[in-house]
Amino acid sequence: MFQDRLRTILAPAVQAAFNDCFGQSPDAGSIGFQPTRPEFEGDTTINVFPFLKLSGKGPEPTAQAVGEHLVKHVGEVARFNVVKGFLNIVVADAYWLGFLNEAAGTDILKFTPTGQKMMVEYASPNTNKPLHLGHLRNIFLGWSVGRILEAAGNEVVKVQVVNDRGIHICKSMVAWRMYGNGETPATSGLKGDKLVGKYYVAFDKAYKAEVAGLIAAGEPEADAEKKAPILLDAQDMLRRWEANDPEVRMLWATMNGWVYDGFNATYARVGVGFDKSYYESNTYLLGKEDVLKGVENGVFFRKADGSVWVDNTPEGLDEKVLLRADGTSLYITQDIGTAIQRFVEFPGLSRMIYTVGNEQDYHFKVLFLILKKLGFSWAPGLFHLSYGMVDLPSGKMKSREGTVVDADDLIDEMVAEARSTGEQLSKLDDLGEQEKQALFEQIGLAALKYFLLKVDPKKRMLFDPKASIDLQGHTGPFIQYTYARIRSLLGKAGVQAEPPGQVPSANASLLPEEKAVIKGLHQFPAVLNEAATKLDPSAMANHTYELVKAYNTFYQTVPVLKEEDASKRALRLAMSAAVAATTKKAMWCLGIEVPERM
RNA sequence: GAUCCCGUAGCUCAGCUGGAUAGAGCACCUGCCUUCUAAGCAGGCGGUCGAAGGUUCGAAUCCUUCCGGGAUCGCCA
Repeated sequence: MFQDRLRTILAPAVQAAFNDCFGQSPDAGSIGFQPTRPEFEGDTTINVFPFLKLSGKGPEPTAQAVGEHLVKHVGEVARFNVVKGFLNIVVADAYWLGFLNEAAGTDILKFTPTGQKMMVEYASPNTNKPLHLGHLRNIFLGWSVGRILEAAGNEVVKVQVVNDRGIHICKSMVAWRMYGNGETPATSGLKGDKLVGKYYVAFDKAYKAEVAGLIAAGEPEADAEKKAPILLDAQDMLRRWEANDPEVRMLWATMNGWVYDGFNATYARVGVGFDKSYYESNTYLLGKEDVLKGVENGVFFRKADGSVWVDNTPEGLDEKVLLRADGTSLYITQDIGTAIQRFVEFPGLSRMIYTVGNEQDYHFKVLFLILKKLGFSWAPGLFHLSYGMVDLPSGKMKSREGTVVDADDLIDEMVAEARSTGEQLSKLDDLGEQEKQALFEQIGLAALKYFLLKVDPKKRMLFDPKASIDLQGHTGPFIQYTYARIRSLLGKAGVQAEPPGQVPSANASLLPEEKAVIKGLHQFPAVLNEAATKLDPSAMANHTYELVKAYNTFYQTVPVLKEEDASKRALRLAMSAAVAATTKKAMWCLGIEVPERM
């Protein structure tokens, strides 16, 4: 709706200018508008260098001629100046005021429905260990992408896939039976996922001890690693699980139940949820039929031993096995089956987005290629939202080496940090403890989420636990603070409703600080559009920061409530309200809440 | 060995569909609370945009090579 509204006015006008002045015009799309650099006067700038062949003149006369034509024919263009090949255009204040008037009455980040339905898978935890910082990046990213797509007018189905079966959970089960003494979350006071994680670690410790013992007894290392009794127990447990052994299934269901309670507590705390959860125990046998069908159709081939393969060498990839010689399936087989199942279950999905770390780039390339070869019409709508690892100063997080940053602990620390800062400032002394705690949760989570979301998803990022996450500067709390300050201002002015109504337009003239804020608002729809197109919350995060920064400068230098001129006061209140509403929506898109005071 | 990602200020990151003198935050230094919330504002310090070539009127941005970091290439998940 508001996207590039200035462009839709100016681009044809520039074309007309070229036509009238030089007899030919550039393509509308080739005209680049860029923000005018602050050292020159202007709002938007056109570089005429690319069009000198059309004009047959030098850069300055070309820009001059176009500028004069624009001023004469386009009401929105107030004046211009030319510096080298750059045509700096000053847009009339009336245009900005007109935009503000429209924006004041609507949500500029609500797009018209596209009619498209999309699925975003944004969590895929294993049930043998608690969530850590890497999971948080994954979850926040995918959740935010879902929100952004919703804001952009799409229907979004949010799902997780739980890796609830396999050797990893059997390891925890074996260890719990050996060392657990019947311990439960209730008896131990431990969160369920933490409890099960504890026994996974216990398994690893016992396993290593047994291996060491075998090696000491003269066993070669490679054999020792395969023969350790506790590992054999786990493998036996897995076989019994597959054979539906009631006792094993019972233990498995119990321990997974503890883990889900733990996960759900964390999900609830960070404010995310799922429309549907898939469990690997229900889907791990899928895909086999589809692969066999592919063999019949000649998409796949069999080797002499009976195993089934796909040949991706023509596409620059490798051959990949899809079914073992004994007919059992592999991870990718299952992924083929679940993808197909999802499109059956949710007909009309135009896209399916997998939020998974970049270590699986190759896997998804292969998976998507296979589904394309199988001829599914929806295959082009598959997308791997790949993100970089979160590194510690010491390098990669490794669960076995105990260098993971636990999600719950980290959230606790952030909330404690927010509390410590908040209590020091003592602006909130009149709040009850419960209200305070809720507020510090909001702030701590905002700091954490913003920290993880402001970085380009595909880049690796560094987290230094010792340095902790800032609450000042380019942070979530900074944005929250700006919002709270505006809400307070509006409250004092008696403008509580979020659209404050009409702005006195027409002849008002804008201060630079006012115009900067309105321009920030003006470009926001394009920002959402960009974020939705690129599936990139960082674009949204960074522009929100730019907007509130511009607002803070305005706030600090221009009076609002103390302004005596009623129309100026109304204008500034309207601006403030629009910034608050847009900020709130933008933060919603990031999955971050915004407080009424702080 | 092959493929992919990344390299911008002391640190963490923007900018990358080619455009003017490369921007923020943190840290460090200076100012600003008897005026709408100082988790703020204004200013200072800080850069061979990994290196070298190339394309171009113009390159942090595109191409090539090299260096450095990471990931993947399993009848694991």
